[in-house]
Amino acid sequence: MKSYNHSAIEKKWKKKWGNNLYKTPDKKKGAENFYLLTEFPYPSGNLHVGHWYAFAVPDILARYLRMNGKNVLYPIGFDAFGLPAENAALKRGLNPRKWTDGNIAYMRKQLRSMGASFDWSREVVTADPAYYRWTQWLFLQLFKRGLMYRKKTEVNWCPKDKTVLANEQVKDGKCERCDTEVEKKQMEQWNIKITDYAERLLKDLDSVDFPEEIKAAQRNWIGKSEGATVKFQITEHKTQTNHGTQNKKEVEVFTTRPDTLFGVSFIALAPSHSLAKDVKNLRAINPANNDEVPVFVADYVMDDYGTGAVMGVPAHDERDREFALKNNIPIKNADFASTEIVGKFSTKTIQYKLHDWTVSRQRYWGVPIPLIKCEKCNWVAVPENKLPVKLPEIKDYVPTGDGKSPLAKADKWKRVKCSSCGASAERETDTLDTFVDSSWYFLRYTDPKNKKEFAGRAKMDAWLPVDFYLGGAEHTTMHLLYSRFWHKALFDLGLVADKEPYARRMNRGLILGPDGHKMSKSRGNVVDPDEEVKRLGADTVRMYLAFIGPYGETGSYPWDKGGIAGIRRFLERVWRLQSKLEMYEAKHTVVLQSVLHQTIKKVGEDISALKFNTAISALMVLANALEKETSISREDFSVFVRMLAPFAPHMAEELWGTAKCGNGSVHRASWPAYDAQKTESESVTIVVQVNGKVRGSFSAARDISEANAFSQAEKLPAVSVWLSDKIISKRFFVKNKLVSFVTS
RNA sequence: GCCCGGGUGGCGUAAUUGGCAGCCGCGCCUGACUUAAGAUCAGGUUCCGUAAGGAGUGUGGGUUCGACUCCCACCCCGGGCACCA
Repeated sequence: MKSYNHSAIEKKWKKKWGNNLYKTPDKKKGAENFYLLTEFPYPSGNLHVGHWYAFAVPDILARYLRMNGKNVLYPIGFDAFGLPAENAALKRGLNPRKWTDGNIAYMRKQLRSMGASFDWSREVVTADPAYYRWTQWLFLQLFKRGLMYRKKTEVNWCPKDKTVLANEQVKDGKCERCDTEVEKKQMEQWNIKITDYAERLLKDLDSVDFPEEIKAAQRNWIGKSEGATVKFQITEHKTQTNHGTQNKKEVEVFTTRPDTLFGVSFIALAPSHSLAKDVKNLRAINPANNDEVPVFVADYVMDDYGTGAVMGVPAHDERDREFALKNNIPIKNADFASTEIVGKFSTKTIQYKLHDWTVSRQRYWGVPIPLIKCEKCNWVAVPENKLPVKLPEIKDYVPTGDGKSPLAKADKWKRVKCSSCGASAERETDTLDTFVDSSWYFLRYTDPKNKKEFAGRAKMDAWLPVDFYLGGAEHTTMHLLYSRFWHKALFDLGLVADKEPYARRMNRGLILGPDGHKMSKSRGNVVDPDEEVKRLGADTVRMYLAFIGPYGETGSYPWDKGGIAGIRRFLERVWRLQSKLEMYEAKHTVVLQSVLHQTIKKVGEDISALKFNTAISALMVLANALEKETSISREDFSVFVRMLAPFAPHMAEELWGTAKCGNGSVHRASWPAYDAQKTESESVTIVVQVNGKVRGSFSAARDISEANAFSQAEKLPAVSVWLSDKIISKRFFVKNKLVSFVTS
């Protein structure tokens, strides 16, 4: 037996498998379709350990499901447009497309080294005109539906990236990409009416299988609150004269507690409220009791929530009280208003914290927005037969910071005839937020080559909704929310069959550097997966990452050099099991058979639940048991190799061949079945407790009777000591597990 | 402040969902092999104690024959949201 040579084995099988082993048909006779999706990577340059965690580990599930007769789609692509790639290209003085294409080519090669079962024939690249043609087409469907609007609003402006950002892309007042302090600016931008879908985005969370942390975060982000608006008439006092003009102005406030209306002692306006500049002279009249109260401008009132004005009830609201105390406003302790009064003076309403999605970006490297500005016709759509509006090659694509995309300087490209009246007009020169690109990529995977539609309906129906979606927790209120919205909009347009794109979702954890900190070049704690693959093999790297902790829990796991060495040792021990293979059918102890069947059961259940760590632990237990045998039957070995296959696909394939386990690839073999009876060993250990403390145990035949168990337990020396001179007042029996005595 | 997670050996973790806490792996200790080191193999490894025994799953209480698991109060860590009226 040769020693385990990972590089030779992995090279050999990669070559033999080629690109065809995982080509996924849309239909496979007798096999149910299963769509396993992981968020596609950004072509940043090269693969890091996080990519391995994201793609190589779920591949275990993909392979397991295939061995269980499922027709599994496990696609891959690149989210190729966007700021980081553009910034990196600028830094190097390269064209963003050249830079991105180069990265993609290199990352493809690296991704192949994982031995992941991607169907490469379905690869999707969002910066490819054949893809973004349909991003533009879908954008236009939403535009025509009235879901896009252009409006001058206060927007988040990143001065470093020189572009507008959506609310979701600002974290702690800083740009999510570059960590620069975000400024507020008044700018005219394209927005998508995601707020029209707030209620459905909220309600439909009940119909999907997402972990509570994701549902809670999305609910929180949408921020529904039920309340009422109340209108206060405004009187303006001209202080010099007595006969002040009474302007018919009013101010509307939003409150969740209209029943505290009698406690109102002031009105507070947001600084940008239209009446804010007149405040000095304003009084407001409480409609419920005609009380005249002062009007103030207060920082704590938000201009973009509710009506931008609140009724101050210092007796019931902490911030109102604080403000009242500071400004010497009286605190009214009034009775609560009756339902009748509340109904009479207020209007029920619902408010959301969710903002519309600003999608214009003043950057070059994105999908051109397919709209034309005509003096006469205003904004018109580029005709569908003129799509795609290709991103032109320009020399100077450095962001200008003047609120316009570098495309604004592409005069020739910009000038166009109005598609409605034929007059000279100009193209929109902003590009789309990349979250638009990624809002539908998983639809394209079902029909990536389609030239007539964004995806054929029959193909989408064959795969959607996505059965299982895995990704990073950072996308909970970004991509995951956007794409749920986008899908609902497409559903309303009759373009897709489901209201929700993803049936089940889990967020994975984070791999940290060996020092327990996030990997970063400046800390010098970056683990290069390429080096680890070279040193220990892709099978070891995959399996180590699967073993590091429970997948699908958002914990963070430090990379451990000793830990990965342990997995390598395990694979070497597995390799050596070959030497125990018997040419004839070996005899097996009953114990080994029960361990074998228990393992089949446990590994299958654990993989389904994404508990790869405990599945591997079970495989190790079985390997330890097999090592103790003097010989291993071909049949048992074949069971082991098949269970190893999803985790260590190269080694399993090699062993499958050398041990002549079966014909063809182990990855086309079926998952071993277990015998439920054999998972139960014939003898059990019965634990004996006296007054709640464990005092002994004995081995007994499975299903020992209650009476037998009691009498055997009492006879145990270690137990009888504790029972002597005592009267047993109670006794408990748990079948095959335990006997418990209570003495009085 | 609000909303989610989570707190178990030196470390990553596990526990059939109320029934022997610590599976598996790392690390460490002892032994075998070796001139030696490494690799490999065998055994050990929660803490205190020579032992018998005792203590032990963030803290304090409770329910129970029995609690990592259920209930109440609190502390700490991670994440999300945040003058949201």
